[in-house]
This record gives sequence, structure tokens and C-alpha cells, in this order.
Amino acid sequence: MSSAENHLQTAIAYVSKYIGNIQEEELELLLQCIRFANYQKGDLLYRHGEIPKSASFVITGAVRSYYIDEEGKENTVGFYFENEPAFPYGSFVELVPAAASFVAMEPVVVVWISRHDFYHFLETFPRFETGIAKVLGEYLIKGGQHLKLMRIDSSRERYKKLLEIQPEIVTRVPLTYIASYLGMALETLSRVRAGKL
Amino acid sequence: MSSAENHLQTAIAYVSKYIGNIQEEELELLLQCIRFANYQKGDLLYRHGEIPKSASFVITGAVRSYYIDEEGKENTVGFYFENEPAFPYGSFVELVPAAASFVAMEPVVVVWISRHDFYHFLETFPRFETGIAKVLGEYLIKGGQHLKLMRIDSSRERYKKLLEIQPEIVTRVPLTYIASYLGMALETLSRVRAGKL
DNA sequence: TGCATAATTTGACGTGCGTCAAACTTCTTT
DNA sequence: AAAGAAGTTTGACGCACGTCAAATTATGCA
Repeated sequence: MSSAENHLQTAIAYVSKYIGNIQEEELELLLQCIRFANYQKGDLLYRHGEIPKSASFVITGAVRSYYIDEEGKENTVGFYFENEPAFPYGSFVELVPAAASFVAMEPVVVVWISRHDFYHFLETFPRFETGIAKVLGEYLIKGGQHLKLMRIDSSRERYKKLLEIQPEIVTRVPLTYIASYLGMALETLSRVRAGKL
Repeated sequence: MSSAENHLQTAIAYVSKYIGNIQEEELELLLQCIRFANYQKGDLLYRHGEIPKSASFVITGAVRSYYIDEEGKENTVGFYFENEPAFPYGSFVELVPAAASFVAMEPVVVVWISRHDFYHFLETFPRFETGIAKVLGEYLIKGGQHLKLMRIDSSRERYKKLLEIQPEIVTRVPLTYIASYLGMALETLSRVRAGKL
């Protein structure tokens, strides 16, 4: 099977996961609406301050979202891997500028849909709205978990908790970004991992 | 105008805000689905660990959400005032136990809808889904703001930022809860406000 | 009005972790 | 295989803020 076909399968499986079996006509329109895109390490999928014009879902690779604070420091707020949505959700729905940028941490393939096609599709097949709500719900829960994580005061415990709830992050992501995600200095994370704190 | 009629007006205005004009039939079903409820200070609207059976919107009063962490400490994660949704969103949609409890900080009136009626209504009038997505989007943005707030390292700056983005909180909420919301000791917040830090 | 309880302030002290700096290790690229 | 860049570790030092304790002020209720 070619890589393109493979990606298509993945994308369809992704949609099915949220809304169940897809009808012939639904699939037809869906295929007209979705596109695939490749990114190299360091490429931006979404830029902070811009209103997102599309919704992307990771097929392969790893994406990181971050924003720059007033002191110019980069704050990592999310990681997105295979079979996860990776775009500024709230901003996409609310049509406001995104607070965060999304960047490829390694070669990335995504399936994406433009805002226009997205809403056109939903108008045609309203039953898909339910799936959207579910995705949003997952996003909310994920965000809540991160907030909860960040509220743990001790660095050691914060890292411990991360290992507990998202161990895959620790194996795939450079230390710098994990430290940033956990809101601690790189050096502190290093010491925590060495058991020196 | 009676207080009950007044609340009804508020509720309808709230819905209109998200989906525009409401048709006769829509309103009729809506009125069959929604209920009002009163809470006294300290009453729980939602309990952590339970799957929310309803969606509530504040008509009057103030609500606070919090969770208890492993050390038994109470962590405030949100405040909800007039014309805001106040319920565990992600959990409501995803049918998972809520991470947080919601409690009335003062006498509260809410309009609520059961999950059953909620989905029944949406099936009957799918165009309302769009409004739901918007509410979810607002929630996401709100959550993102709080996370961003929490990532500011200095207590002083964290409080300053809160004043900037949600000044109403500072006037309506006891210090203890603000401190908890900002992830700092009550004493630290007191010193920050006195300009001693 | 006065008493009890809650809310906020002030002080003293200790420490976790950020910052700066430098060494060491692991990837890239040619 | 060498040279450079990127990623990670280690050490030294200081201070912001948490904790404990007690004083002061505000609030509710008889």
C-alpha cells in the first residue's frame, strides 16, 4: 500500500472513531474536503496571532505548541502526536487570533480541512457535529489535566505526575521542551531526573 | 415583572446570544427542557468524581470550581458569574467523572438542562449545535488564559495579570479563593496587594 | 451592642529552585 | 573521522515565596 493510501486510511479511521460508520456520500464529500500536508522539523503549522484557517490532525510525527510571554520566554503548552488534533481549537471556533503557535518537532504529516470546507461539510451532514463536540471535549479534558499538573508546587512531583499521565512525552520530546511544558528550568528538570532533588 | 419571568428572559437572551433568533417551535421545546434551581452559599452544583447529569448557566450569583489534590489541598480552578456556563464541560460531553466540584459562593440561581433533554433538543434542532461549539470554544479560551496566567512565575505579576484580564474577580471573591486560583499562599497575595512584594 | 468567628495582615525563618557559568556528552554534517 | 552545534549535566549562590505563628480587623449573629 502506498504511503498516500495509508494516510487516507488513517484519516478515515480517525473520523470513524468519533462518528461511527461513514456513509458512501459522506465519504465522497469528505474526500473532496480534506488535504494532506508535510512539514519539516521547525516548520510552523499555525502562527500565534493569526486566526487559524484550517483544522489539522496529526497522521505521523510530533507537534508542539507554545507562546512567547512578555519577557520573551517561550512557553510550551502542548504536545500532539499520531491521531491527535493539533490546531488552536478555541480560536478556530471563536474566530479569534490564536494565543499559541504550532511547530513540527520532527517530520510531520497532517490531514487538514479548511474552515470553509469544514463548515460546509457540517452543514451538509449535521450528524458530524456530535463528533466535533467530542473532540472539543477531549481537548478540554487534556487542557484541564495540564492545568492540574502545573498547579503541583514541587518540581519533582510535577515530573512524576507527567510520567504517570503522559509517559510517551518523556521518550519522544527533548528535555528543553519538557522543562518548558512543566514550567521549570531545564537545569531543574535535569536534577530531578538524576534524583538530586 | 416577577423574578421567575425575569430569569426566563435572561435564559432566553443567553441562548439567543449564541444562535440568534429563536423560532416559535424551538422556544416551545426549549421551555419544556430547561429548569431553574436555587443554591445557598456553600451548596454543591456538581461533585467531583461524578459524571455531570446536567448543564447549568448562572443567572445570578457566583460559582467557584475546585479540586482536592493528593495532599488534600483545595485548588480553585474557575469562577463563574452572571451569564456564564458553570459545569464540568469536558466531562459532560465525554461522559467521564468530573475532575472538579462546583460550589455556590453566594446565593445562586441557575438555569439547567438535563443531559437527556440536552441531546434530545439538539437532535430535534441540530442548528443549535453551532451554539454549543461556540460555548465550548469560549470555555477553551478561558481555560487557556488561566493556564497562561498560572505560568507566570512571579506572584506579583500573576496578580497584576489577573487584575488586567478579570478585574471583576478581585472585587467579588474572598482573598483565600483568589490566592488559591493564582496558586500562591494567602499571605503572599496579601503582601502583594499591600505592595510589599 | 457585644461577643464569636472568620478574614486579612504582619513578622520571622528556611528552602526549593531560578540564574549564571562551565564542563561534558550526544548528534550533525562534511 | 573530525569539527561544530545542540543537548544535558553539574556546581555555586541568592532570593522569592511557602510555612508557622500571632496580631489586627471585619463580619455575622444573638
